[in-house]
Amino acid sequence: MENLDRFDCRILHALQRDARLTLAALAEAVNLSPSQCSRRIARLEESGVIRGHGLRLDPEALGLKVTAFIFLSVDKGRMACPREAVAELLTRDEVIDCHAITGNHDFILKVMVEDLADLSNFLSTAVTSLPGIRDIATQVAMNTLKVGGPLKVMA
Amino acid sequence: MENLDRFDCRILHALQRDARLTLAALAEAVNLSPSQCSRRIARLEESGVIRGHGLRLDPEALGLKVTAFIFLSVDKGRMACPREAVAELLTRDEVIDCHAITGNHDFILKVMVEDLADLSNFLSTAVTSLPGIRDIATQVAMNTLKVGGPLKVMA
DNA sequence: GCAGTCTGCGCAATAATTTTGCATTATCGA
DNA sequence: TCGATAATGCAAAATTATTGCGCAGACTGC
Repeated sequence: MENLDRFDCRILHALQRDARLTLAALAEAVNLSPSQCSRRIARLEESGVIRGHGLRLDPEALGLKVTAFIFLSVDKGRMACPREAVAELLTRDEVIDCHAITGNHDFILKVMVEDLADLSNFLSTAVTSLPGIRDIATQVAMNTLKVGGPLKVMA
Repeated sequence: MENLDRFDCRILHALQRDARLTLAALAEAVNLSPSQCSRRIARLEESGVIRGHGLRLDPEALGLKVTAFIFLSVDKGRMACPREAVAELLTRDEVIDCHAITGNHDFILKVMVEDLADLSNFLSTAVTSLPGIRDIATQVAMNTLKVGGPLKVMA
Protein backbone atom coordinates (compact mmCIF):
# COMPACT_ATOMS: atom_id res chain seq x y z
CA MET A 1 0.00 0.00 0.00
CA GLU A 2 2.87 2.33 0.77
CA ASN A 3 5.12 3.61 -1.93
CA LEU A 4 7.44 1.36 -3.77
CA ASP A 5 11.00 2.51 -3.82
CA ARG A 6 13.56 1.94 -6.52
CA PHE A 7 14.49 -1.51 -5.26
CA ASP A 8 10.92 -2.73 -5.03
CA CYS A 9 10.38 -1.64 -8.59
CA ARG A 10 13.48 -3.37 -9.83
CA ILE A 11 12.47 -6.53 -8.03
CA LEU A 12 9.00 -6.45 -9.55
CA HIS A 13 10.43 -5.70 -12.94
CA ALA A 14 12.74 -8.68 -12.80
CA LEU A 15 10.30 -11.12 -11.23
CA GLN A 16 7.54 -10.31 -13.67
CA ARG A 17 9.80 -11.54 -16.44
CA ASP A 18 11.00 -14.57 -14.55
CA ALA A 19 9.40 -15.28 -11.24
CA ARG A 20 11.68 -18.21 -10.64
CA LEU A 21 14.81 -16.18 -10.42
CA THR A 22 16.89 -17.34 -7.56
CA LEU A 23 17.33 -14.83 -4.74
CA ALA A 24 21.03 -14.75 -5.53
CA ALA A 25 20.37 -13.95 -9.19
CA LEU A 26 17.71 -11.43 -8.30
CA ALA A 27 20.02 -9.84 -5.79
CA GLU A 28 22.64 -9.34 -8.44
CA ALA A 29 20.11 -7.96 -10.90
CA VAL A 30 18.78 -5.37 -8.50
CA ASN A 31 21.94 -4.67 -6.56
CA LEU A 32 20.81 -5.77 -3.16
CA SER A 33 21.60 -8.70 -0.89
CA PRO A 34 19.61 -11.92 -1.26
CA SER A 35 18.30 -11.67 2.28
CA GLN A 36 16.97 -8.21 1.69
CA CYS A 37 15.35 -9.30 -1.55
CA SER A 38 13.63 -12.08 0.35
CA ARG A 39 12.35 -9.65 2.94
CA ARG A 40 11.12 -7.18 0.35
CA ILE A 41 9.32 -9.88 -1.58
CA ALA A 42 7.66 -11.01 1.61
CA ARG A 43 6.57 -7.44 2.25
CA LEU A 44 5.23 -7.03 -1.26
CA GLU A 45 3.17 -10.15 -0.82
CA GLU A 46 2.02 -9.08 2.61
CA SER A 47 0.88 -5.71 1.32
CA GLY A 48 -0.92 -7.25 -1.62
CA VAL A 49 1.18 -5.80 -4.40
CA ILE A 50 2.11 -9.35 -5.30
CA ARG A 51 -1.12 -11.30 -5.45
CA GLY A 52 0.28 -14.62 -6.46
CA HIS A 53 2.48 -16.59 -8.73
CA GLY A 54 1.39 -18.09 -12.02
CA LEU A 55 2.55 -20.13 -14.92
CA ARG A 56 2.89 -19.06 -18.52
CA LEU A 57 1.68 -21.99 -20.56
CA ASP A 58 1.70 -22.67 -24.25
CA PRO A 59 -1.98 -22.71 -25.25
CA GLU A 60 -1.30 -24.79 -28.34
CA ALA A 61 0.31 -27.47 -26.23
CA LEU A 62 -2.90 -27.67 -24.24
CA GLY A 63 -4.98 -27.92 -27.38
CA LEU A 64 -6.35 -24.41 -27.06
CA LYS A 65 -6.07 -23.38 -30.65
CA VAL A 66 -8.75 -20.70 -30.74
CA THR A 67 -8.82 -17.40 -28.91
CA ALA A 68 -11.91 -15.24 -29.33
CA PHE A 69 -13.39 -12.04 -28.00
CA ILE A 70 -17.04 -11.99 -27.16
CA PHE A 71 -18.88 -8.69 -26.82
CA LEU A 72 -21.95 -8.84 -24.73
CA SER A 73 -24.85 -6.58 -23.94
CA VAL A 74 -27.39 -7.24 -21.24
CA ASP A 75 -30.78 -5.80 -20.49
CA LYS A 76 -30.80 -2.35 -18.98
CA GLY A 77 -31.03 -2.67 -15.26
CA ARG A 78 -28.74 -5.64 -15.10
CA MET A 79 -25.77 -3.35 -15.23
CA ALA A 80 -26.58 -2.17 -11.76
CA CYS A 81 -24.44 -5.09 -10.69
CA PRO A 82 -22.15 -6.02 -13.54
CA ARG A 83 -20.50 -8.91 -11.75
CA GLU A 84 -23.82 -10.52 -11.08
CA ALA A 85 -24.90 -10.18 -14.68
CA VAL A 86 -22.10 -12.44 -15.86
CA ALA A 87 -21.40 -14.41 -12.71
CA GLU A 88 -22.08 -17.70 -14.45
CA LEU A 89 -19.56 -16.92 -17.12
CA LEU A 90 -16.80 -16.02 -14.73
CA THR A 91 -16.72 -19.53 -13.35
CA ARG A 92 -16.19 -21.12 -16.77
CA ASP A 93 -12.61 -21.85 -17.48
CA GLU A 94 -12.93 -21.01 -21.14
CA VAL A 95 -13.23 -17.41 -19.96
CA ILE A 96 -9.78 -15.98 -19.46
CA ASP A 97 -10.65 -12.29 -19.04
CA CYS A 98 -13.81 -10.33 -18.49
CA HIS A 99 -14.26 -6.58 -18.30
CA ALA A 100 -17.22 -4.24 -18.23
CA ILE A 101 -16.55 -1.61 -20.85
CA THR A 102 -17.75 1.64 -22.31
CA GLY A 103 -19.24 1.69 -25.78
CA ASN A 104 -21.98 -0.21 -27.53
CA HIS A 105 -21.50 -3.38 -25.58
CA ASP A 106 -21.46 -3.91 -21.86
CA PHE A 107 -18.79 -6.59 -21.55
CA ILE A 108 -15.80 -7.92 -23.35
CA LEU A 109 -14.76 -11.51 -22.73
CA LYS A 110 -11.65 -13.26 -23.85
CA VAL A 111 -12.18 -16.97 -24.25
CA MET A 112 -9.88 -19.78 -25.24
CA VAL A 113 -11.19 -23.04 -26.62
CA GLU A 114 -10.02 -26.03 -28.61
CA ASP A 115 -11.56 -25.16 -31.93
CA LEU A 116 -14.40 -23.32 -33.61
CA ALA A 117 -16.82 -26.11 -32.82
CA ASP A 118 -15.98 -25.62 -29.18
CA LEU A 119 -16.47 -21.90 -29.52
CA SER A 120 -19.85 -22.39 -31.06
CA ASN A 121 -20.71 -24.82 -28.34
CA PHE A 122 -19.57 -22.43 -25.63
CA LEU A 123 -21.62 -19.63 -27.11
CA SER A 124 -24.79 -21.63 -27.22
CA THR A 125 -24.50 -23.40 -23.89
CA ALA A 126 -22.93 -20.69 -21.78
CA VAL A 127 -23.64 -17.33 -23.36
CA THR A 128 -26.85 -17.41 -25.33
CA SER A 129 -28.58 -19.18 -22.52
CA LEU A 130 -27.73 -16.48 -19.99
CA PRO A 131 -30.75 -14.58 -18.73
CA GLY A 132 -31.09 -11.01 -19.88
CA ILE A 133 -28.73 -11.13 -22.83
CA ARG A 134 -29.51 -8.43 -25.34
CA ASP A 135 -26.73 -8.79 -27.88
CA ILE A 136 -23.70 -10.91 -28.65
CA ALA A 137 -20.86 -10.32 -31.08
CA THR A 138 -17.86 -12.55 -31.53
CA GLN A 139 -14.48 -11.85 -33.03
CA VAL A 140 -11.89 -14.53 -33.45
CA ALA A 141 -8.19 -13.91 -32.97
CA MET A 142 -6.21 -14.88 -36.02
CA ASN A 143 -2.85 -14.09 -34.57
CA THR A 144 -1.54 -13.55 -31.08
CA LEU A 145 1.17 -10.92 -31.01
CA LYS A 146 1.54 -10.32 -27.29
CA VAL A 147 -0.07 -11.82 -24.23
CA GLY A 148 0.25 -10.97 -20.58
CA GLY A 149 3.00 -8.46 -21.07
CA PRO A 150 4.67 -7.32 -17.86
CA LEU A 151 3.04 -4.40 -16.14
CA LYS A 152 4.77 -1.09 -16.21
CA VAL A 153 6.44 -0.48 -12.88
CA MET A 154 7.15 3.14 -12.26
CA ALA A 155 9.87 5.03 -10.39
CA MET B 1 4.91 -31.95 -27.22
CA GLU B 2 3.75 -35.42 -26.38
CA ASN B 3 0.48 -36.03 -24.71
CA LEU B 4 -0.10 -34.92 -21.20
CA ASP B 5 -1.32 -37.62 -18.93
CA ARG B 6 -3.55 -37.28 -15.95
CA PHE B 7 -0.72 -36.32 -13.61
CA ASP B 8 0.69 -33.67 -15.90
CA CYS B 9 -2.74 -32.11 -16.11
CA ARG B 10 -3.21 -32.14 -12.39
CA ILE B 11 0.18 -30.56 -11.92
CA LEU B 12 -0.58 -27.81 -14.42
CA HIS B 13 -3.97 -27.28 -12.90
CA ALA B 14 -2.51 -26.81 -9.45
CA LEU B 15 0.50 -24.76 -10.46
CA GLN B 16 -1.53 -22.38 -12.59
CA ARG B 17 -3.41 -21.40 -9.46
CA ASP B 18 -0.34 -21.19 -7.28
CA ALA B 19 2.98 -21.63 -8.95
CA ARG B 20 4.77 -21.42 -5.66
CA LEU B 21 3.34 -24.59 -4.25
CA THR B 22 6.03 -26.61 -2.64
CA LEU B 23 6.80 -29.93 -4.25
CA ALA B 24 5.59 -31.63 -1.12
CA ALA B 25 2.28 -29.78 -1.25
CA LEU B 26 1.94 -30.34 -4.96
CA ALA B 27 2.73 -34.00 -4.52
CA GLU B 28 -0.09 -34.35 -2.06
CA ALA B 29 -2.48 -32.46 -4.29
CA VAL B 30 -1.82 -34.61 -7.31
CA ASN B 31 -1.10 -37.88 -5.55
CA LEU B 32 2.47 -38.37 -6.63
CA SER B 33 5.83 -38.21 -4.94
CA PRO B 34 7.67 -34.88 -4.75
CA SER B 35 10.56 -36.19 -6.77
CA GLN B 36 8.33 -37.29 -9.57
CA CYS B 37 6.57 -33.94 -9.57
CA SER B 38 9.93 -32.27 -9.91
CA ARG B 39 10.84 -34.44 -12.85
CA ARG B 40 7.54 -33.92 -14.60
CA ILE B 41 7.75 -30.17 -14.15
CA ALA B 42 11.23 -30.22 -15.63
CA ARG B 43 9.90 -32.17 -18.56
CA LEU B 44 7.01 -29.79 -19.07
CA GLU B 45 9.45 -26.90 -19.16
CA GLU B 46 11.78 -28.74 -21.47
CA SER B 47 9.00 -29.52 -23.91
CA GLY B 48 7.73 -25.95 -23.89
CA VAL B 49 4.37 -26.56 -22.29
CA ILE B 50 5.51 -24.39 -19.42
CA ARG B 51 6.98 -21.27 -20.96
CA GLY B 52 7.86 -19.45 -17.81
CA HIS B 53 6.80 -18.24 -14.44
CA GLY B 54 5.16 -14.91 -13.76
CA LEU B 55 3.78 -12.74 -11.04
CA ARG B 56 0.21 -11.67 -10.51
CA LEU B 57 0.39 -8.04 -9.45
CA ASP B 58 -2.22 -5.63 -8.21
CA PRO B 59 -2.47 -3.00 -10.96
CA GLU B 60 -3.88 -0.43 -8.56
CA ALA B 61 -0.89 -0.81 -6.32
CA LEU B 62 1.30 0.06 -9.26
CA GLY B 63 -0.81 3.08 -10.07
CA LEU B 64 -2.34 1.50 -13.17
CA LYS B 65 -5.88 2.64 -12.66
CA VAL B 66 -7.08 2.54 -16.25
CA THR B 67 -7.44 -0.46 -18.52
CA ALA B 68 -8.56 0.17 -22.08
CA PHE B 69 -9.08 -1.72 -25.30
CA ILE B 70 -7.89 -0.12 -28.49
CA PHE B 71 -9.21 -1.31 -31.83
CA LEU B 72 -6.99 -0.60 -34.74
CA SER B 73 -7.22 -0.80 -38.49
CA VAL B 74 -4.29 -0.39 -40.80
CA ASP B 75 -3.98 0.22 -44.51
CA LYS B 76 -4.73 -2.74 -46.70
CA GLY B 77 -1.50 -4.42 -47.58
CA ARG B 78 -0.02 -3.94 -44.16
CA MET B 79 -1.88 -6.99 -42.95
CA ALA B 80 0.41 -9.12 -45.06
CA CYS B 81 2.61 -9.08 -42.01
CA PRO B 82 0.50 -8.28 -38.96
CA ARG B 83 3.35 -8.39 -36.52
CA GLU B 84 5.29 -5.86 -38.48
CA ALA B 85 2.35 -3.51 -38.71
CA VAL B 86 2.26 -3.06 -34.94
CA ALA B 87 5.83 -3.93 -34.03
CA GLU B 88 6.40 -0.55 -32.44
CA LEU B 89 3.41 -1.03 -30.20
CA LEU B 90 4.44 -4.44 -28.98
CA THR B 91 7.54 -3.04 -27.35
CA ARG B 92 5.57 -0.52 -25.28
CA ASP B 93 4.90 -1.71 -21.81
CA GLU B 94 1.52 -0.08 -21.69
CA VAL B 95 0.47 -2.78 -24.14
CA ILE B 96 -0.46 -5.90 -22.23
CA ASP B 97 -2.06 -7.93 -25.01
CA CYS B 98 -2.28 -7.65 -28.76
CA HIS B 99 -4.17 -9.84 -31.19
CA ALA B 100 -5.01 -9.67 -34.87
CA ILE B 101 -8.73 -10.27 -35.13
CA THR B 102 -11.58 -10.85 -37.51
CA GLY B 103 -14.22 -8.15 -37.93
CA ASN B 104 -14.16 -4.48 -38.74
CA HIS B 105 -10.85 -3.82 -37.11
CA ASP B 106 -7.52 -5.50 -37.64
CA PHE B 107 -6.15 -5.51 -34.12
CA ILE B 108 -7.28 -5.42 -30.55
CA LEU B 109 -4.91 -4.08 -27.92
CA LYS B 110 -5.27 -4.17 -24.20
CA VAL B 111 -3.41 -1.33 -22.55
CA MET B 112 -2.97 -0.36 -18.93
CA VAL B 113 -2.05 3.15 -17.92
CA GLU B 114 -2.13 5.42 -14.92
CA ASP B 115 -5.11 7.55 -15.88
CA LEU B 116 -7.09 8.92 -18.77
CA ALA B 117 -4.51 11.59 -19.42
CA ASP B 118 -1.97 8.87 -19.85
CA LEU B 119 -4.28 6.99 -22.16
CA SER B 120 -4.73 10.05 -24.29
CA ASN B 121 -1.03 10.57 -24.30
CA PHE B 122 -0.36 7.00 -25.29
CA LEU B 123 -2.85 7.21 -28.13
CA SER B 124 -1.32 10.31 -29.59
CA THR B 125 2.32 9.45 -29.16
CA ALA B 126 2.27 5.73 -29.83
CA VAL B 127 -0.82 4.89 -31.85
CA THR B 128 -1.89 7.84 -33.96
CA SER B 129 1.65 8.40 -35.06
CA LEU B 130 2.03 4.87 -36.39
CA PRO B 131 2.41 4.71 -40.16
CA GLY B 132 -0.51 3.31 -42.11
CA ILE B 133 -3.17 3.64 -39.44
CA ARG B 134 -6.62 3.75 -40.94
CA ASP B 135 -8.86 3.76 -37.90
CA ILE B 136 -8.73 3.79 -34.13
CA ALA B 137 -11.45 3.11 -31.60
CA THR B 138 -11.00 3.05 -27.85
CA GLN B 139 -13.10 1.50 -25.14
CA VAL B 140 -12.31 1.94 -21.50
CA ALA B 141 -12.81 -0.80 -18.95
CA MET B 142 -15.02 0.30 -16.12
CA ASN B 143 -14.78 -2.86 -14.16
CA THR B 144 -12.46 -5.83 -14.18
CA LEU B 145 -14.28 -9.04 -13.42
CA LYS B 146 -11.67 -11.62 -14.31
CA VAL B 147 -8.10 -11.42 -15.51
CA GLY B 148 -5.67 -14.08 -16.55
CA GLY B 149 -7.87 -16.95 -15.55
CA PRO B 150 -6.19 -20.33 -15.55
CA LEU B 151 -6.21 -22.17 -18.84
CA LYS B 152 -8.41 -25.19 -19.20
CA VAL B 153 -6.29 -28.29 -18.94
CA MET B 154 -7.95 -31.30 -20.44
CA ALA B 155 -7.87 -34.99 -19.64
C1' DG C 1 22.08 19.83 18.30
C1' DC C 2 21.47 15.54 20.64
C1' DA C 3 19.81 11.37 22.50
C1' DG C 4 16.48 7.83 21.42
C1' DT C 5 13.99 5.12 18.26
C1' DC C 6 13.05 3.08 14.03
C1' DT C 7 14.02 1.14 9.72
C1' DG C 8 16.82 -0.97 6.39
C1' DC C 9 21.10 -3.37 5.56
C1' DG C 10 24.56 -7.46 4.92
C1' DC C 11 26.57 -11.50 6.88
C1' DA C 12 26.36 -15.96 8.48
C1' DA C 13 23.85 -19.79 10.52
C1' DT C 14 19.75 -22.36 10.04
C1' DA C 15 15.88 -24.26 7.87
C1' DA C 16 13.41 -25.61 3.97
C1' DT C 17 13.13 -27.12 -0.59
C1' DT C 18 14.64 -29.09 -4.85
C1' DT C 19 17.26 -32.30 -7.45
C1' DT C 20 19.52 -36.67 -8.36
C1' DG C 21 21.39 -41.54 -7.87
C1' DC C 22 19.55 -45.88 -7.45
C1' DA C 23 16.88 -50.04 -6.99
C1' DT C 24 12.25 -51.41 -7.97
C1' DT C 25 7.94 -51.71 -10.35
C1' DA C 26 4.85 -50.87 -14.00
C1' DT C 27 3.95 -50.49 -19.11
C1' DC C 28 4.13 -51.52 -23.82
C1' DG C 29 5.23 -54.03 -28.06
C1' DA C 30 6.44 -58.18 -30.13
C1' DT D 1 5.06 -64.42 -21.99
C1' DC D 2 9.23 -61.99 -22.43
C1' DG D 3 12.33 -58.15 -22.96
C1' DA D 4 13.07 -53.40 -23.21
C1' DT D 5 11.78 -48.87 -21.93
C1' DA D 6 9.91 -45.62 -18.97
C1' DA D 7 8.02 -44.25 -14.56
C1' DT D 8 8.14 -44.48 -9.56
C1' DG D 9 9.51 -43.74 -4.50
C1' DC D 10 13.10 -43.33 -1.23
C1' DA D 11 16.97 -41.26 0.63
C1' DA D 12 21.12 -38.59 0.07
C1' DA D 13 23.10 -34.45 -1.74
C1' DA D 14 22.89 -29.92 -3.45
C1' DT D 15 20.73 -25.78 -3.89
C1' DT D 16 17.90 -22.16 -2.24
C1' DA D 17 15.23 -19.47 1.13
C1' DT D 18 14.73 -17.60 5.71
C1' DT D 19 16.03 -15.61 10.06
C1' DG D 20 18.85 -13.90 14.05
C1' DC D 21 22.00 -10.51 14.84
C1' DG D 22 24.87 -6.49 15.02
C1' DC D 23 25.57 -2.25 12.57
C1' DA D 24 24.61 2.12 10.14
C1' DG D 25 21.75 5.83 8.46
C1' DA D 26 17.35 8.50 9.01
C1' DC D 27 13.87 10.57 11.49
C1' DT D 28 11.58 12.46 15.97
C1' DG D 29 11.03 14.93 19.90
C1' DC D 30 13.21 17.64 23.13
